[in-house]
Amino acid sequence: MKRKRNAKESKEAIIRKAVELFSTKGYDSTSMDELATESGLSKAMIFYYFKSKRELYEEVLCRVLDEIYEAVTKKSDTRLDAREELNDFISIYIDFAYAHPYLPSLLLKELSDNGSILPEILFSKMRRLFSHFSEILSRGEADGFFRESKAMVLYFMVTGTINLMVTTSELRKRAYERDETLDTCSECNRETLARELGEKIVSMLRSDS
Amino acid sequence: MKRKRNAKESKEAIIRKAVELFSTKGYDSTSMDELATESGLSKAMIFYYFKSKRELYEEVLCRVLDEIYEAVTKKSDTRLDAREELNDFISIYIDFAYAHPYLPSLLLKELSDNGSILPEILFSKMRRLFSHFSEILSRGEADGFFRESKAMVLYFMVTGTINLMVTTSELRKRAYERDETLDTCSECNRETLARELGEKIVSMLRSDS
Amino acid sequence: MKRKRNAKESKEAIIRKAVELFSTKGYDSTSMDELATESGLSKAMIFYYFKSKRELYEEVLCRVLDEIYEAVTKKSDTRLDAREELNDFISIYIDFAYAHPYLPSLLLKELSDNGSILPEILFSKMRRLFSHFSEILSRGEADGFFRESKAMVLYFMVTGTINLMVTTSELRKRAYERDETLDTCSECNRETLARELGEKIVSMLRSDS
Amino acid sequence: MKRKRNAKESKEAIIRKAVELFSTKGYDSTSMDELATESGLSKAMIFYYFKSKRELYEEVLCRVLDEIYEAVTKKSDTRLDAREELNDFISIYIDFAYAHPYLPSLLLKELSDNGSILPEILFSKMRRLFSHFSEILSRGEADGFFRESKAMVLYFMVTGTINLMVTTSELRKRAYERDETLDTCSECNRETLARELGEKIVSMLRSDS
DNA sequence: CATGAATGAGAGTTCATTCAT
DNA sequence: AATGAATGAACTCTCATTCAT
Repeated sequence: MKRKRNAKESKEAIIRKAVELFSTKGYDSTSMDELATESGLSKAMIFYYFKSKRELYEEVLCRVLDEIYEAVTKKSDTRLDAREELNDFISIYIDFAYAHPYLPSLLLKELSDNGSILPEILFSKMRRLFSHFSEILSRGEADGFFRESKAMVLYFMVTGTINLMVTTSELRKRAYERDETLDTCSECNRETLARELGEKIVSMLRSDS
Repeated sequence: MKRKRNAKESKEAIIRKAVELFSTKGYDSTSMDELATESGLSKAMIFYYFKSKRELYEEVLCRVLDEIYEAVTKKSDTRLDAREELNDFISIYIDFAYAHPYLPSLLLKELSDNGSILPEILFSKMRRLFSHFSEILSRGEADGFFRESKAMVLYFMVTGTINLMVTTSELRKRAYERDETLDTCSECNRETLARELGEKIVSMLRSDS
Repeated sequence: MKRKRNAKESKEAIIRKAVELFSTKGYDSTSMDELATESGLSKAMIFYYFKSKRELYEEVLCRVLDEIYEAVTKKSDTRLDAREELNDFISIYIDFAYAHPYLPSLLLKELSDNGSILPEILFSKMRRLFSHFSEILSRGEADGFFRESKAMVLYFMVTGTINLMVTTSELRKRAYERDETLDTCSECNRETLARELGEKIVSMLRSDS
Repeated sequence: MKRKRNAKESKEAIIRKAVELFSTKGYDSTSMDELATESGLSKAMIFYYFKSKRELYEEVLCRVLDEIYEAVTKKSDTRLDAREELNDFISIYIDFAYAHPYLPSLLLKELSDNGSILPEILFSKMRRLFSHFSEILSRGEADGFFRESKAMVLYFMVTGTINLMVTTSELRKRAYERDETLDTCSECNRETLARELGEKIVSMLRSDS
C-alpha cells in the first residue's frame, strides 16, 4: 500500500529483512511471500531487485562475510605481537556475533551443507577470512610465541565455538532453568566469553609449555 | 506388489533411509516422495508408521543422540584419571563422527535453528550428553588435573570443532586445491584430528600452567 | 471434492480436456488451473500423471497424430489405383478433421512455431504421415497416372487447406453474414469439401494434361 | 538517460520490434519487458503509445495485412488475363512471405485460434484480401479461362500452402537430413515454389480440361 | 516524452498429508 | 500391513499494467 519510490531504500529494506529471516529460519523455510510482507514491499519487487531467491541469499551471505572481514581486519595492527592480535581477533569476532546474533547461524548452516553448492564468490570470501586468521598464527609461530598447530582446527575452535555460543543462547538458558546444577554458561556475556576463549586459546598455544 | 514384511523391518528401512537423506540433504530438501521411493515403501506407509515428517525427523535425531551417548559412555571408566577420560571422549566422538559423516551436520543444523522448536525429548538427550562431558571436567578439577573452566565453552570447542571438521571436509579439500599455500588440514584423518584436538584441549586445561 | 479412485478414468479425463483446451486456446493460454477445474480433478493430480505441462502437451499431440495416421492407413488399399487412394486420403483426412474439429488447429499451431522445440517423437510421427502420402504420389507417378510434382507442396495443399477450412468455419460464417456477395464456403460440409478438393487435386496431377 | 526522439520514431521502433518478436515467439511468449529492452525504450513508453499488449498486437497484424494487400494489388493490372493475374498474386504473396518470414506464422496462428476474438478491423482487412483474390477467379471464370471453383478453398490452397512452406522451412530441412529419401522440398526457393504452385493451380483451373 | 519503481494476479510446480481399498 | 489416488496449500517466479516523477 505504501509506495516508497526510492530504489536504494527498498533494496535495503529487502536485504535487511532477508538477513533476519534467512538467519532465523534458514533458507528453505523463508518464503518470498513472507519476506515481501515483512519488508513492506510486494513479492514482485523482490524479483525486480534480485533475479532469484538464491541470488538474494548469496548477496546476504556476501554482506555478512564482508562485514566480518572488515570488522576483524580494521583494528588489526601488525605492530602488536601475535598473542594480542589473536586475542583481538577473538574479541572482535565475538563482538560482531553478539551484535548480529542472527548471522552466525547463517554461516554454520552454510558450512554444514558441505558447501557443495557454495558459489565461488562466497567460497573465496570465506577463504579470505581464514587466511587472515592463519597469518596471525604463522606470525606467532615465527616469533616463537606459539607452538605449531593446525590453523584450520584452531580456526574452527574459535569461530565454531563463538557461533554456537551465540546461536544456542536461548537453548542454554532453557537448559539451565530445567536443571540448575548444569552450568550452561547461561549468564555468560561477551566479555566472559572473550576472556574465557581468548585466554584458553592463547594458553593452549604457548610455546614454552 | 505388496511386499509383506513385518512392521519392524519396514519401520527400520524407513528410518535408515531417513537418517541418510535428512543428514545429506537437510530437513526441507528431503521429500517424503523421495524417502518413500528410496526406502522401497509407499508414502502412505511412512505416514502409517510416523504421524508426520517432523515426528520422523525427531525419531531420527533421537537415534543419533542415543548412539553418540552410548558410544561415549560405553568405554567410560571412572577409574581412569580425567585427562585420559577427556581424551577418550574426544577420540570416541571423532570416531563416531567419521563413521557417520552425515550426522554432525544434522546436529549443527538443529542447534543453529536456535533450538526454539526443539522438542523436549531431543532437548533432554542433548543435555544428557553435555552432562556426561561436564562431569569429566568436574572430576578433573576436583582431582587437581584441570584448572577451572566453563564446561559449556569447552564442550562446544570439542564437539563444534569436530562437527565442523567433518562437515567441511569436501570444502577444505577444494580450498586447498585452489590455493596450496593455505593449510586447510585437507589431509587430516581421524587420528591426526584426535591427537591435535586431544592434546591441545588437555594442555589448555593443565592446572599447573 | 468428488474423488474418483480410478487411475485410467482420471488420466483419460485429463487428456480429454487437455485436447480440447490446448486446441481451442493454444498451449500458453491454457492454464493448468483451468485444466484441473474443467477435468474435475485437482491440479496436483495432473502433475501426478504427467511430469509437466509440456509432457502432457506432447502426449496430446502424439495421440492426435496417431489417430490421424491410423484413420488414414486403415482403409488404405494398394490394389486401388493411386488416384483413388489419393482421393481416399483426402476424404479420410477431412472426415477426421470434421470429427475432431479441435485437432487441426493444434497441428497448425505446432507447425507454425517452426517446430524448433518439437520433440523427436512428434517429429517422427509427422514424418510418418507425410511419408505415407508421399508414397501414394510416387506410385501414381510410376503407374503413369500422375505427372511429376513436389510431394511436400502437395501435402501442404491438401492438409493445410483442410486444417484451415475446419478451423475457420466460424470465421467464414461470420464473414458471409457480413457480406453475402462473398462466397466463403460457409455452407460447405465435408462432402462438398471432399469433392472439391479431391477432384481438383487429382485433376491437377493428371499426367495426360 | 532520456533520449528524446520524436513520437513517431519511438512508436515505429516499438512496432518494428513487436512484429519481429510476436512472429518469432508468438503472442504469449513475447513479454513486454523483452519488447521494451529490445526496442530501446522503457516499458512504460510502450503503454504510453499503446493501451495494451493486445492493442499493440492488433496494430502489428493490421500492418502485416495492409502490407500484403498493397503488395498484391499494386501490380494488379486488370488488362492482364486472369491466369496471369492469378500467377502474379501467387508469386507476389510468395515474395512477401519470403521477405517477411516471420509473418506467415502470425497469420496462421491468428486464423487457427478460431478467430473468435479477432477484432473487427483485422477481420475486415482479411476479408479485403480474400475479396481481391476472389475477384480474380470470378473474372477468370467470366472470361472462360477458369472452370467453376470454390474461391475460399482455392484461397486457402494458395495462401495456406505458402504460409506453411515458409514457416516449416527449418523443419523440412531437419526432416530431410534425417532421411534423405524423403523429399521435403528442403532446397526449394521462392522461384521453385512460385513455379510449382502457380503452374499447378492454374492448370487445375483450366476450363478446357 | 520518458522512465524506474511498484504491484496484483496468476503461472507452473512441489509437497506433506489423507483416504478408499 | 500396504498402497495408489487424491488434494489444498504453499512455493518460486513472471507478467501486463500503473503511477510518481
